[in-house]
Amino acid sequence: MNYWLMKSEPDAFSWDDLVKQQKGEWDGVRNHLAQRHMKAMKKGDRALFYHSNIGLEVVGIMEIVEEAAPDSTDETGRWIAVHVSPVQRVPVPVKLKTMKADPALANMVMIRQSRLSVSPVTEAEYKHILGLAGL
DNA sequence: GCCAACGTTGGC
DNA sequence: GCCAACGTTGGC
Repeated sequence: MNYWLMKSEPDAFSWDDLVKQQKGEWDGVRNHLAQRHMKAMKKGDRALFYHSNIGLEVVGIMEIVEEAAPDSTDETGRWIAVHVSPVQRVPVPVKLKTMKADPALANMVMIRQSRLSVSPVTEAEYKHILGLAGL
């Protein structure tokens, strides 16, 4: 299994929105590297849901429930999206500030490349973050 | 194929 | 609101 981190501005699409829907298309990603990561996602992979802009914290765990397929919001046919479902909200949201200050997470892709909206997370990083989240 | 100008993302 | 870090576009 692989692990990922996916960012969304809660204004546009929040953890609560996903919980309401139970299953959502992770659409609107228009960056080639982020797209490549989504193409690599397999059913059953886990992804951290991160609130960018407002909150700046990891708020929940998702599961990839459908692998890459054409993004329904894209008319050019060039971009793909995956579908995700909520697994659970984390007991303690993990702040960006906390992750930045943690030596165990210094090499995280999302720390090193802050603008990337979909990034891989190693198993060690994933487990470490779950620890910080009270799991 | 290079690079300047511009647009966007996202943290501060 | 600002700015750094990218990504994209278009002239040459």
